[in-house]
Amino acid sequence: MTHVKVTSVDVAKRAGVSQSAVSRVYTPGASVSEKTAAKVRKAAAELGYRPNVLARSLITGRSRMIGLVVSYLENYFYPEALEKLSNALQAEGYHVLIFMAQQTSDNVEAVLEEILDYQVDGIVTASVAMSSELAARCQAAGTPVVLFNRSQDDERLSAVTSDNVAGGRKLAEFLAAGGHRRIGYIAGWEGASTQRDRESGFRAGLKDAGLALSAREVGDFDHGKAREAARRMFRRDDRPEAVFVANDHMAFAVMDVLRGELGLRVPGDVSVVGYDDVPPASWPAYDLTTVRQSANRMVAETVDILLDQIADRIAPPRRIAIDGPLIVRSSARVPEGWAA
Amino acid sequence: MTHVKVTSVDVAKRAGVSQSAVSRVYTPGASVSEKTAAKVRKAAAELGYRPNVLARSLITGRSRMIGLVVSYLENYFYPEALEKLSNALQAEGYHVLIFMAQQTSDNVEAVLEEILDYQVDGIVTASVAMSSELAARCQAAGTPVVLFNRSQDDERLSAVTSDNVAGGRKLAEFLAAGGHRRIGYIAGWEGASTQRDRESGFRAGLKDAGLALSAREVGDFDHGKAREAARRMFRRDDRPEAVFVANDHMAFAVMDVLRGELGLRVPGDVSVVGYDDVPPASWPAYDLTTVRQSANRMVAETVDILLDQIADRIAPPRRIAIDGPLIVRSSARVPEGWAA
DNA sequence: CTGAAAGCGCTTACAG
DNA sequence: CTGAAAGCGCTTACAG
Repeated sequence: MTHVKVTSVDVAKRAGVSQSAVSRVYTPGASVSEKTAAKVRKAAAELGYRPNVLARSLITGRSRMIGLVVSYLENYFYPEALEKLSNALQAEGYHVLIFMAQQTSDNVEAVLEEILDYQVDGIVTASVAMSSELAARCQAAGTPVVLFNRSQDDERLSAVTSDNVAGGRKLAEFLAAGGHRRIGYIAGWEGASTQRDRESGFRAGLKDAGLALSAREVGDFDHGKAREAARRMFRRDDRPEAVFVANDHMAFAVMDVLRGELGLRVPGDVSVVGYDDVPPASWPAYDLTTVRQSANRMVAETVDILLDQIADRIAPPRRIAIDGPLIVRSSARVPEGWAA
Repeated sequence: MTHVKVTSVDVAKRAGVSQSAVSRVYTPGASVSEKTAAKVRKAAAELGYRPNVLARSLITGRSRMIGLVVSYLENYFYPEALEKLSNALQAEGYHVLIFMAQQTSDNVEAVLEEILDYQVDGIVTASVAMSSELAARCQAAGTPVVLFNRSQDDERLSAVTSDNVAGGRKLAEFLAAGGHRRIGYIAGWEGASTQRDRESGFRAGLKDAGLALSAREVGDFDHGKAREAARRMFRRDDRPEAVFVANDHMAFAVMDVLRGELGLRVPGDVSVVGYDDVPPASWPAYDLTTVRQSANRMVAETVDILLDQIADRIAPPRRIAIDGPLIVRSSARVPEGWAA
């Protein structure tokens, strides 16, 4: 059975109406009589006709696709966000076209050009560093961009993050209240705003408590590098009594090293806290104290901004930082009076 | 700055050539003189022109998009597969359009119709149950389909899986060699071929060793349900000495219940084995003995089949089951003579 | 409400 | 190698 593509012309012929009439039946809000619509639907069903979205895009200038640029899915915050983003957009009649990009910026540039070639109606960049010029170029091309889980100083760019500064501060207050004095920090990739904001909030919180970082290592948001960072930090005699690891993904690696390699108890010997509250953080093997970064709320804001800007090209950019609660679990000593 | 869309006509005018010439410069293999190409490229650069992929698709009948249907990314095998699939396709000039689908089959049907509307060049369905008629309908529409990590009895459908029967058998041999006698199984979703094949291979392996399942519960590939299944199975007096949990994702939940809630040691009191070898399986907190299901190899085969069928519409369907090694770790007692 | 016509931005025989 | 013309499958003023 060789398949022959069914077009609106075929349907029009069979239904005995014009091609325009067929089109109107599939255009919400267009004026067609119920009688005509019925004839068209019947013919369409008999022929197995479905409108060609690509041909429609050419006319309407709307592809109903959103480009998503993402660099790695190993941090389980991203699969969760991707799933929710895709679902939310699907509910609005949009679909996600994926572009994997390495962190290097010329790679991102090439990838973005490709995205624009597909005439996407909007772009979400997650866990990717993008120059302001590049983002501005997309906006100029009429394609709204939302930075997801990254912010940039450029006021023209929309960005959705959690309130990383506030989150870092909460963790500092929590550890200080727990009586810890020697406190370490294992940083994420220094190019990321999430890394910088979490650290600055954490440092500010420590400072307010009369404390300062006693040790700092860099884990680049990478599981393997975080293990190495933990070894460097905790093999020293003056090892910290507590450590904030810049995201949960790295915190799991750090806990594994502390317990498995160095024979340290968590939280008996070392309190560990993370950031994100990805699913494994609540698994008993880790039971990690962390700050919740709500994929749900971040996705909802992202979709909101995107749809606004698609509907109204001069809608102003928005910068959202969503506050998330501290989730107290057993990986860190719980101060008196804090509910576990 | 209001953006005006730059078309091939604009470039043609500025370069002083025909629209056809512009098109040929961007069509690999078309015949253009170097002189013309240079003029066109110069004009294009000055205007910021890039070909509209959608308009091209309308003519060529190729969108260079592959639709991916996936139902959940909580099992970390899927984000890994998605990342690799997207990278592999990108390298071939294709991009992935994502469709999230619930397991219910009429939902899958609606989603597939949408996919076809986007004129994708091929479809990959992962972790999704699809009726044979539905898949056949896509093939008939000229769109090749590859079932990823699911197989179906229908010979007309291409499918890529690991060799789940062989994997199940290896785990049975391993546990039997370890001297275990009372052996349990926690099943995945019964509608999945992976579940059925892993179980039948496991049962066959036990039988060959003169053993049979002593307990069986269903976890539906769900973290929460797996925890409940573990509670039911291990609160009994005649609890198994070893258990095969149908995938790693559930095995983590089972280990958490055994150690955290029931105070059982792994592998001291119970040996646990899983299937997939997702990243957390090698994290020390679990260190799970499992069978490797290679996302790399499965993706490579999937892309291979897809490109073949796109290039040659009458290419026969292929059914691939990739054998993966048993990965011995500390979550299960290691028999004499088996390398850990 | 309806149809004929123009056109979205490209590619591709065809003729030169 | 190059250009004029037709056409991919739709939508959308326009006129009736």
